[in-house]
Formats: sequence, C-alpha cells, structure tokens
Amino acid sequence: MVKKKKALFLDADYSVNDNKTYARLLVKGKKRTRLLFQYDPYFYADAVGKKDVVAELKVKKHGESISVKKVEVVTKIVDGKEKELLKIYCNKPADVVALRESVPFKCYEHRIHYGRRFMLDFGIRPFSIIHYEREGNIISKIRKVDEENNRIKLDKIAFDIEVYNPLGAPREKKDPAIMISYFGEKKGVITYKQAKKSFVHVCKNESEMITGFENKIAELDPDVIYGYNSGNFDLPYLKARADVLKIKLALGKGGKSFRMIRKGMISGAKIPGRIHLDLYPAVRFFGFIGMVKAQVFTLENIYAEITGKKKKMVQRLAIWEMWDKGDLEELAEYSLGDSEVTYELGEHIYPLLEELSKITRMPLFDTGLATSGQLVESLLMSESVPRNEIIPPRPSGGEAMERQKNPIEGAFVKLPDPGIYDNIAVFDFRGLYPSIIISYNIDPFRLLEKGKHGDSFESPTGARFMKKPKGLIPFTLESLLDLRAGIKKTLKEMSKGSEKYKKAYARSHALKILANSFYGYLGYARSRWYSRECAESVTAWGRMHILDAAKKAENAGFKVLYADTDSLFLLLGDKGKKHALAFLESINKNLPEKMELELENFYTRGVFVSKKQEEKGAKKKYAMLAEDGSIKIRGFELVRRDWSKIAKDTQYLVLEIILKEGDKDKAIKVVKETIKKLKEGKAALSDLIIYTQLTKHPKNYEIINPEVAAARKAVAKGVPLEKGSIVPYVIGRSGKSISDKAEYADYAKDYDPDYYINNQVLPAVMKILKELGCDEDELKNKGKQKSLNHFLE
DNA sequence: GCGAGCAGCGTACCT
DNA sequence: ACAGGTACGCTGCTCGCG
Repeated sequence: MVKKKKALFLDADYSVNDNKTYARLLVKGKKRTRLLFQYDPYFYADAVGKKDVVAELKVKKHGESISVKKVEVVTKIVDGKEKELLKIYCNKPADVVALRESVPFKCYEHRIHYGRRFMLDFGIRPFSIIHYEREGNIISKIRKVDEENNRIKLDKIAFDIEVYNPLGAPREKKDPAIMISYFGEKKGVITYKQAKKSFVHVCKNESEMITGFENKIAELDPDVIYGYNSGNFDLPYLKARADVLKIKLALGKGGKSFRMIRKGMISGAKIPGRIHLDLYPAVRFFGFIGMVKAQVFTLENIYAEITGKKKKMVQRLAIWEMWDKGDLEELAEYSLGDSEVTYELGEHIYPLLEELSKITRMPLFDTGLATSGQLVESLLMSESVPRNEIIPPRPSGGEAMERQKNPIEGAFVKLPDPGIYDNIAVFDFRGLYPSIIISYNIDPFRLLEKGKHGDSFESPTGARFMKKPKGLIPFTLESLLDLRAGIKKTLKEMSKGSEKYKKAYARSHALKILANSFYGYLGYARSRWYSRECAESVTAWGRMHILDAAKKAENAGFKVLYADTDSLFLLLGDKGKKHALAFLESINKNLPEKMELELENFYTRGVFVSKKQEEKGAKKKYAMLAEDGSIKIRGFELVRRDWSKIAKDTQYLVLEIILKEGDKDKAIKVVKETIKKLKEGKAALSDLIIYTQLTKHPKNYEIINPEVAAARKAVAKGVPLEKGSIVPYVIGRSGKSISDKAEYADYAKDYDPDYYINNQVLPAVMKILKELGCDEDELKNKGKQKSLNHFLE
C-alpha cells in the first residue's frame, strides 16, 4: 500500500541489494527511521566519441564481473566552458571505482560519496522536509523537498563515563569502567557499587552496567548523543571493555556500536542511525577560527568560557580513590554533573552546528568534525550542481605540496612608531576579502588568459577577471552575505533570548564563519578551487585599498599610526571626530559598491611598544582605552596562553595604570610587589602555570623545549599526552636548563623565582614601562639582572 | 672545556 | 589540514678563546 508521508531528512548513505543501489536515508517523522530509495551511482568521462565502447565495458575485480548499467551524453560546464561528457551509470558505488580505473579517459566526479551524490542531485540538505510516497520502507517517489521546518525537534542526550584509574591514565584492557551517566529529558547514573541516590541505578557488575546503558539508550532512543571527547575516549573505551567482557555494545540501530571514521586529520565515532556529536572537536574548531579563546580545552574550562558559568566537576585523578573508598554518592553526583554540563554545552553549540550543516549541506555528524576547508568545499560542491558545473577534483598529494611550497604574498602591516598616543580613531574595511572577491568577480574560471582583455577587472598583479557572468565563488559568497544582511535586519525586530532569535543569530554567525573562510579556501593547498592568481589578486587588491585609504588619510591631515590588513589607526591630532567621519565618507564614495570602510571606535589613549631586540615598533601588539573605559588589548603576552598568569596579571595592571592614569610610579610599585611576592616564595603555583600546545607527539620532537620536557616526564608517569594536547607546566628549582626545570603542573612541587622574575614578569612589563620614559638607557644597556636590582632597590 | 652569539624550531597571536 | 604576517622564547650548534 502506498503511503504519502513527510519527514525531516538527517543523513544518507547506501545499501546494495540484488546488485541495485539504494540511498539509505536517515529521517525523522514521528520517529527516527531509515528508508531506502533506489538511485544509481554514476560518474562522468570525457569520451563522447567512445559511447558505444564504454557502454559495453566489462571489468573483472575480485572475481566479480562488473559492467556499465547505462550511458548518456550530457552537457556540463568543465573549467568554465561547456562540454559534452558521458554520464556512466553503475550498479553499485564500488563499481564506480572499478570502472573509472578502466576508462582510459579523463573522468570527473568519480570520488564523490554516494550519500552526498544523492543529496546533491535531489537538492536535499540536512533538516530539509522531504515529502515522499512509500511502500514498506522503500520510497517509491520523492514528491517535493521543503526547507522550512518548525515542528520536528530532535531529542538529545549527553553521556559521560568514569573509569578506574589507579595509574592516572586508565588502561582499557585492565581498568574497568565504573560509572556511566546520562542527561537529557531523563537523567541518571548507572554503576555497580551501592550509592544511595535516587538517580543511581546499581547493577551487579561492569557487564550489566554497559548493557544497562545500552538498554537505556534504546529505551530513550535519542536522535542526538552529546559527549565530550566521546569519539576518542568514552566510546572506544566502552567498546574495549565490552570486548574484554565479551559482551555487545549496541548504541545504534541493528545491534551496531559505532564506526571510527576519519575526516582529514580529525577522527570521530559514527553511531549508525543516530547523530553522535562529540563536542570536543567542535570546540577545537571554534578555537581555531578564533571564536572561542581558551587556555585549555577541558570540559570544565570550555563550559565556563562559553556559558560564563562555573561548575564543580569530576577531578579525574581522584576517581579511583573515591571508588575504592566507596565514596559513590559524591562520585555519582559529579558524574551526573559532567553529563549535565556536557548537555548544556551541547545545547549552546548545537544551533550553530545545525545552521552550518544546513547551509553547507554537510550532514550534522560530519559538520561536528569538519574543518573550515571542508565546510566551504561542501558548500561550493552543492552550488556547482544547480549551475551544471563539474566539481573540480582535489589535487594530488604532489600538487598540494607544490602549492604549499610557494606561498602567496599576504597583507600589508604598517610599522608603528612606539609610544603613548592620545585620541585615536580606528577604521576598518567590513569584510575586506569577501567584498573584494565579489566586487572583482574573483573566481578560477573567470580568469582571462594572459594577453586577453575583454570586459574585465585588472588586479594589481596584472591578472584579469571577466566582469560577467558571475563566477561560482563570488556568486556563492554574495548569496551568503545577502542572506546574512537579511537576517541581521530581522534580528533587530526579534526579542533576544527567544528560540527564534537564537536560531537566526546562529544562522547569521554560521554565514559569517563561512564567508570569512572563502579567501583561505582559494589559497588552501588542498582546495578543489585553488587558484594562485585568485588568492594573489585578493591580497593585492586588499593592500591597494588599505594603502590608498592611508594615503588619503595623510592628505586629509591625519597621521596614520598603524594599519594591519583591513584596519587603519589614525591620530586625530587637532582634528575632531567630525573630521574623521567626513574622511570616512569621502573614502566610501570612491569604493566599489560592496566595499565599505567603517568606524570601529574612538580611543582616548593607546600604547604601542618597541620590539624586544630592536628600537623599531612591534607590529600586532597594542593596547587602547576606549571612551567607555574598556581596554582593547592585542598581541601582548597577557593575551597569550604560553605566559604565566602572574606575568600576565602584572602586565595588565601596568597597562591599565598607564592608559587610565599615566602614573609611572604606581606602575613600578605594582611590579615591585609582584617581584617581592615571587622572591619570598609566596606566589601560588597555579599562577605560575604556563600552557603550551604540542603539535606533535612528545616523542617526535628533536629540540626539547620546556613544554616537551614536562610532557615527557608526565608521559612517563602515565599521563596520556599526545599530539594536540595542551601541556600545563611550572618551572621548578631543580635542574640545569629551563627544560630540566620544567615540571608538569600536577606534579610541580616548587618554583624558580629567578625564572619567573627575569623571564616572565620583567620582560612582560619592561617594554611598556620604557614607553613611560622609565630609565630608558638603563633598561636598554644593562642586563636583566641589573634591571632587576634596579627594581629591588 | 666554556660562554657568547646566533640560527632555526616552535608556538601563539593578528587580521 | 584555511591564508599569510609577525613576535619572541628556547635549544643546540658554532665559534673564538684559553
């Protein structure tokens, strides 16, 4: 019987039955389910003249005879030009690979995953509503696809496990999991030692606990499962325990546990039939794009950073002791707390991930693991299909290496004169690179060959871009920006805090993240749309516009204090704000429509310091006081995680005193106090921790810097540090070199006051004090020990 | 054998 | 594994000196 239905689309992969391929759709109507839809995989080949030969092609692979299902001649746009191609249909996705290898012609789109192919061809994106007719679990017809969904909500749950860890780091073959907590509509803790709490379910043993969790997931049947580092810790650990105990771990549909998948360098665990969202990689991504600033990426710290709330959480090192002591009530409480925090964090992040997923058409699970390159790639791929453009292939490894070896000239940064300044106006170009790409139609397939002119824009590099028609990249980028402009308007009329507002805000944010990634993607070595000429032209036009604005500012009587990429810092001098705004207007009159210089803010005072070794000013380092009393600080040690809190706090105080009071003696007094505290051994170790990320496994370093030395010592004690870990360490008293003295923070017993005075506090404040005229010659000519003595007099 | 000077590695920041 | 531009600490090497 045929039934007309509609459901929320979530993801697609495939299944093969009787040599026929079905798209297997994960959808949610009343309940979440999987449906099948027959659709043939295919690829393209540049072999129109050989249609008959190709149609008869037969290949043997692994003893199986593979043949072409059907061949059509189609017209596609290849590298910007129309071209006839063969569209070669296959029976199974694996046949695409086998047949393409035996087709001795140039092939296209043969490496696009089947699930993605299906979504692209049917114009379906995650969270689309699809209207369909079905017989059993087979879709016979897709009637239409809607974008709007206000009714179907996803059910979410967060979970967390605790493991027995007498050595600090648990050993998955030996150390049992001891507790599993979950939090969502329902909450609870499963364990196997007595704990008198209403939310605790006590089992007999570890096996029962794991099975109990499995049953709980089946019963609650969440669509989305949140975890924090669950893809690389909780789930693999539970699986390892299940294997040791010879039991199953079925968290997904059909008795499956999960499948480890790699998206580039990032790995994750895919639970079949659900959406497993590991918040850790998502948060790392937000950190990478500068949206989240954090010293360390622990759940506790990120929760505080993102929600602004503090919560007591499980101290990993103490877990096994609590378990041995039978302190289960407290452990259960903490464990549930961790799940709750994970849930709350998930709900904070979720709207943005959903919007990124919708816009880029990348399934939510993949979006949670994606890099900006993958997001932009996914978006451009889905825009290519309706434009009938062939999706360019990814470059080979060699090609990517070659691209990486030849970097593209970037932005202009003006050398500032060090000093303290009053009355500064800061302007910046709104979305400089995106607006350049759109204004000059910068696209790899709108690039004219050398010597050809036509109706084109000529970049400062000499490259020429056809004015019409709009290229894929400027077109897509412009739609993002137009969409965003529309949303920003509606946001103003919404009440903050409402669901609608949150959604729209997340959407606007997602659009911004994507728009800002386009230039990077053009110059990204592994990009499908890499173009040296395009990326070079973007930055060249960028330099041209900022230098032009700077020159006009000088002509208008302003002194240009500083400029970086798209920003311009002007000294107002004897001119008022009105003059500055008039200057702004005059600049904007002569810019292309999509480009605009904006007022960022006025500042009453600013500090620019000199470089450490030279007299020249330091770029990308300044502090300014806004009229509302807030301080904008960039580049200083105090914004860096690899400086100790004590040095950063002292530097902040000195900056604040200079900006707000200009009182040199007061600043010196603050520094002296800090030094005294350090000398007397009264500084708290927690204020002395330096955080540094490892970009390799600790064993892979040739030069043993302090963080590597500390990490190696910690690894020897069982701390699981690896590539990407952030190492907290303290410089202690024992040892010769600084590396010798570096100790992993958890194991630090003492500190070296000389190091913290001479290598942390003094370097952080000296350059600033120098701008106050603080014994310049003395500071410049004498060694660190001398200047120290000067302070302690 | 030892310290000074320096190159290069490595990290985190800015836009 | 998104771009380039930039500052700067630390190690480990070279070199000159004795």
